[in-house]
Amino acid sequence: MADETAKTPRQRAREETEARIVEIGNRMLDEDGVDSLSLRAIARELGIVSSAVYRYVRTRDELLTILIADAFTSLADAVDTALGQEKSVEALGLAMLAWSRRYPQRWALIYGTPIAAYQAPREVTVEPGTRVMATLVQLVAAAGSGDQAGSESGDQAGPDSGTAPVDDAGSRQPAAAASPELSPAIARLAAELETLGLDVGPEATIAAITAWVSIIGLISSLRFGQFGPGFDNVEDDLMTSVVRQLGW
Amino acid sequence: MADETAKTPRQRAREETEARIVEIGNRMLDEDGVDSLSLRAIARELGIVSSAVYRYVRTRDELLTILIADAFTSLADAVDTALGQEKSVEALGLAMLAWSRRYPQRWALIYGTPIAAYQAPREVTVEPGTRVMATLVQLVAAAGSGDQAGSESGDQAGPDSGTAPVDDAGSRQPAAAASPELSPAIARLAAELETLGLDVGPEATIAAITAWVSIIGLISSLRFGQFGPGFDNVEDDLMTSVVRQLGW
DNA sequence: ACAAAACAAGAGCAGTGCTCACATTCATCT
DNA sequence: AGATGAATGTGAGCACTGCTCTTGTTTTGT
Repeated sequence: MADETAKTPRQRAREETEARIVEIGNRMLDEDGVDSLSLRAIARELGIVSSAVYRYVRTRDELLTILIADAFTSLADAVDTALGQEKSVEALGLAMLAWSRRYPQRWALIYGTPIAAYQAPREVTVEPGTRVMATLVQLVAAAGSGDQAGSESGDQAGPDSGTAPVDDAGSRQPAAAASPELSPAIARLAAELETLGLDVGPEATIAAITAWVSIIGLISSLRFGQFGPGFDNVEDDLMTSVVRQLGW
Repeated sequence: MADETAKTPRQRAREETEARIVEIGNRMLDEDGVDSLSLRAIARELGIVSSAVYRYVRTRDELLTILIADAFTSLADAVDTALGQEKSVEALGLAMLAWSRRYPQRWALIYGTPIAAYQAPREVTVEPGTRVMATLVQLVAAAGSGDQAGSESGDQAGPDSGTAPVDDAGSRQPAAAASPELSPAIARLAAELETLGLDVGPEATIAAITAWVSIIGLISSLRFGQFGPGFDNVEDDLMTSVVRQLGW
């Protein structure tokens, strides 16, 4: 047991095969959707008998989990990159929309109907699946700390707080939303967000949720053809209009 | 050929069987989701051999089309009923949310990921699938005609305009959304809406779309577990908060 | 060199949608 | 009343899926 960076050929082969499985899986997903993701077809493409693929992947669901986490990470990275240029809700929405256009099937995988009889293991899926939502909350909270939300503007200390705090305060004039009696449920949500390292008040929480569901709803409507045909060239305009309608 | 309201026993049997197929199909859909909708299982439950069911349903996709139209109609009816009490965007959102809670799998069927390799025939699906969206547009246009949108307040003559025009104008203060240069795409959308019998301006169009995608996005997020567990008792509060945040 | 672990092969089970050749039952027309 | 043809039901079969189990082969570590 001297120097043990030396991988045995078998280990190298295994890693290669595992990588190819994910790669082929992603390709099949992109081509025909999650339903056509077939372990048998993957085995066939690997030049291997169907049962042999179970040496590398416990079950189809396990592969699904990998692809889901992969997609979440890809989306979050794309958003992070876009926000490197311009930090705004609009930029975030447009980045998500662009990603959904490039990977429509992956969008469906992570934000569409959950796979029947499949439960994503939260410990694998939650972290990547929360990144962009957390980014949105930060954006909203930062903008709101200037003129509406009551929380102090202290910098949050998330695990990997790569996104710096936003600084274009002002220009935000929300409708009279959280005025009367702020439901205790919303307050609970805000508290829950603090647990995640985000420090925002109830007003910013509801504003962030509204922005989030609008963006998600618009993209899903477009991707899933809810508006019918003929919207291909209007997608970005729609996103921009909706985000501005929300006051951002 | 004298009096021919007399249905032959065979015709009656056929109609009964067809009805049972739809009924069983809906039940299977409600229980385990669309993936578990199996013609073989239906045949089994009918006490019939698997191939015989194709005498009543051309293909599985045809049954799917029926169930989709059925779901759209059910939802639209539920919304119409609710709006009979109180005509507001909030009431519409809450009605949709309640329906989605009662029929989560049907919600996924009509607003979730489209079925792979299935194309809903628009001529069957568009009319029921557009009803509640049209209702929303009417609500928004009616409210907006008082103080924001520029279109005249004339009553629209829809095919079956059951929903009377809303009359609680005022109280609407949208953010500075459509201010600068209204994208020509939005204008095109507004024009398209006129084709459908709705007479609204571009400002109301974008307001309606925003409300629509927010409602859809919120419900889908809740139904698809996007927010994680623990939101069961907060759903209505969330809907109310979001709708108010939008200024309605 | 040898035992143990890893990998691969092939047969098999239960399930799916759908087709086709064949048998039966019912409705209709002469 | 009886023949004709359409509607309905049967059973076998094809191609596909995920997954398991037994058997054989190859590589690894001692």
